[in-house]
Amino acid sequence: MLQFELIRQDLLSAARAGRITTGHGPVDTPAFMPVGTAGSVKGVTQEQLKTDIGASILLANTYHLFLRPGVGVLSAAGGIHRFCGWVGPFLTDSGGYQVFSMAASRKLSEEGVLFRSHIDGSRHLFTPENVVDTQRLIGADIIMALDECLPLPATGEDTRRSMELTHRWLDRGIARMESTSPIYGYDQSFFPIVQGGMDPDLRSQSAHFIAGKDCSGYGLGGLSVGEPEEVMYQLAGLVCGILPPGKPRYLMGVGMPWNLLENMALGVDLFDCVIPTRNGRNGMLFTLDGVINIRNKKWESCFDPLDEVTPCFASRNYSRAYLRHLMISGELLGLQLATVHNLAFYLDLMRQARKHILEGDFLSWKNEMVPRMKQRL
RNA sequence: GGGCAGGUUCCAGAGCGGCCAAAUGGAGCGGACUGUAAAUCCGCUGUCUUUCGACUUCAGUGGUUCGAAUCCACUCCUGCCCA
Repeated sequence: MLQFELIRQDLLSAARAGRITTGHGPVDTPAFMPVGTAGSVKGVTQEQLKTDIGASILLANTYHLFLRPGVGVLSAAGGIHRFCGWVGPFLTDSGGYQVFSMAASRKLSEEGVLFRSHIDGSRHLFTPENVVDTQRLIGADIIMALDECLPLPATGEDTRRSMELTHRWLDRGIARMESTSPIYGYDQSFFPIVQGGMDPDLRSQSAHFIAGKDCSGYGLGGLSVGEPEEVMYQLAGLVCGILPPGKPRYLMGVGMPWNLLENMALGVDLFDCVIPTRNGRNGMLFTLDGVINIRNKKWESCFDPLDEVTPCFASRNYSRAYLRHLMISGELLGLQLATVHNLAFYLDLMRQARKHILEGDFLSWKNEMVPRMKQRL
């Protein structure tokens, strides 16, 4: 079972510094997982992730890998790590997010989710059980439970129904985990997911239910789906107060750099998000002094580096004017540099946060950084 | 010198009597994006006005017509062909 060592609990906030130990190496927390949905973080190599960016763990997606290349290829390769050449750990999402994002082409039932493939239209049933099997075959170090990520305007009745379904699915997933074994010789751990929508009572109820399961870590799902930031913080804080302190908490799909710091202060240890990669490809760059839309005319003749403090070759050696030119010209290098820079910025922010937690001045640092990073440059 | 084809809003290019401030691309400018169906998507892009709307445009000038980017005449340009 995956180990979590709580190294330091901040005294002025709920922030923690810790270390997760996996079969593919350690993950110092707080940590951010770059999203490599189809076994690739778009635009960067595994070597860049390791060296320039400094990632320790990646996220991949069961739905996408199941469709392509399929578990046959993945198991023949000896698992996702050998297949793609990433030497660190992988967490795989179960497909629960696709329940949310592909609402038009999927059907929910007690049994599971019936998807229409976005690639060829073929039908596939995902169940709490076969999603565990698939993630085992993919070779994930951390397997996520199948859940229903509910879209936002939701009635209390729908939210309760959805939460209870997710809970029943969880018990089925845990049973499947217990009746199966790791496939490739290293440990595979299982994270359940707290749901409960935007209702504090249901959230609390779900958190208690999830906390009652003896798992090696816990996911917070169904947040950052369009609710105000304050609501997300309130619910994340509520849930972290209920989950056991000795296990890592993973806030799924979050978020902007300031979202990460605020949620860390509430006790979250693990994050993932497409923002640094997707938004980067679309021209949004992050710095400590605020957000840049690199396509804007104001950067046309700005020959300063993208960012002089992020410890990354892309950030320090390419100018804003050059990156703007690349992005506007549709050059592939622009997508790559934007991705490397943003991920390096995110990962460095995690290291800075950890350092401040260890040194005991996290809260004041966080309070200074949040408004600073939120500015629009 | 002769013949033919053309000159449309930043560019390319539709339009060929009223529904035209003028299709569609492109370029330009801005925005969105939170467990990736996303190197994607959405706006704006003649001037003035918050809106309604008003005004000035389709090489130039002069006509025909209730009405012209669209028809006629001439002029000026451009491309191709023949001398």
